[in-house]
Amino acid sequence: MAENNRKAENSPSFAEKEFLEAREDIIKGIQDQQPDDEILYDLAELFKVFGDSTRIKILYSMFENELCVNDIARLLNLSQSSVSHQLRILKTSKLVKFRREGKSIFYSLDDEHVRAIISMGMEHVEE
Amino acid sequence: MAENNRKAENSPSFAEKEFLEAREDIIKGIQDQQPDDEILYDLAELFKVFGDSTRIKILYSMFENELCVNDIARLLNLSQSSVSHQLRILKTSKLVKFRREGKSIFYSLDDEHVRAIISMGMEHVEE
DNA sequence: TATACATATGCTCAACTGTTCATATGTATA
DNA sequence: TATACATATGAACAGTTGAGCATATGTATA
Repeated sequence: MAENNRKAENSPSFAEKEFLEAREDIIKGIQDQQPDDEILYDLAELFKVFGDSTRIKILYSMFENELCVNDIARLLNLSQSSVSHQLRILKTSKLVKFRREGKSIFYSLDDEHVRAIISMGMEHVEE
Repeated sequence: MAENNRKAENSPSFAEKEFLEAREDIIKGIQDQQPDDEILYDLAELFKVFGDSTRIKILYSMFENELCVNDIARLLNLSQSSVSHQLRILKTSKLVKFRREGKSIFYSLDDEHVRAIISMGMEHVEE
C-alpha cells in the first residue's frame, strides 16, 4: 500500500512520459551525428594552441611576414627561450612552417586555415 | 690595441649592418600593424574556451539543437555539476544563450560565429 | 678549428584549470 | 507549503602549463 503510493508518486504521467521519450529520441539522434571523441579531442587540442596570448601574439606577428626567432623575441619583448618553446608547440600543431637561412631560422604561418581561424575569432572578439 | 681588435671583431660588416637595419624596419612595421595587447588577450581567452574537449563536446552537441543541462549530461556521460560549470563558462564568453522552460533551462549556440569557428577548426583537424 | 651567434631543449616552480562532492537556489505540483 | 526535480555554485584537490634558467646543438667565419 505504502509501496503503491510511492510508486504512484514517482511514476511519470502520460504527458511526462511522452516528453521524456521525445528527449531520448533527440539525444539518440545527436549521439549518431556527434563526431568521434578522438576528433573532438584533436579539435580541442588545436584551439588550446590558439588559447595562449603569447602564442597568439607570435602567430599574429607572422600574419604577413616570415620572421626569425630573434625578430619575434625583440618585437614582442619576450625571451629567446620562451619564443623557441612556443614555436615548437606551433610547429608540432602544424600551424607554422620554417626554413633555415644561414644561422637564422625563418618561421611563417603554415597555411590559410591559420589566418582564417584567427580572423574568425577576431570577428567575434571585436563585436 | 687589444680593444681595437675586439672592437673590430665585434663590429658588423656593412652588409651585416644593412641586413640588421632591414630587419629593424620590418619589425617596426609589424609593431604598427599588431593589434592592441588587450585585443590579442581577449582573442586568446576566446580560443581558450574552445580549447577543452568537454566544452567542445558540449558545443558540438548543440550544433543543431537546443538542449537542457540534463540532456547534455546524459548524452555525453558527464556529471550534472560538470556540465553546469562548463555552461557557465560558455555563457560568460557569449558562446551560448539560454531560455527557461519550467524547471529546465535550454541552452543553444549564441550565433553563427560559434558554428563558423568550430567548422573552421574542424577543417584543419580533418586534413 | 676556435669563437661567436642563433636556436633548441631539459628541468623546476608557480599559477591555473577541470572535476567532484556537498549544498544552495529556483520552480512546479500535490 | 512540503516535496521532488532541475540547475547553480563554493571549496578542495590533482593534473596541466608557461616562463626562466642553464646548457646543448647547429652554423658561419676568422
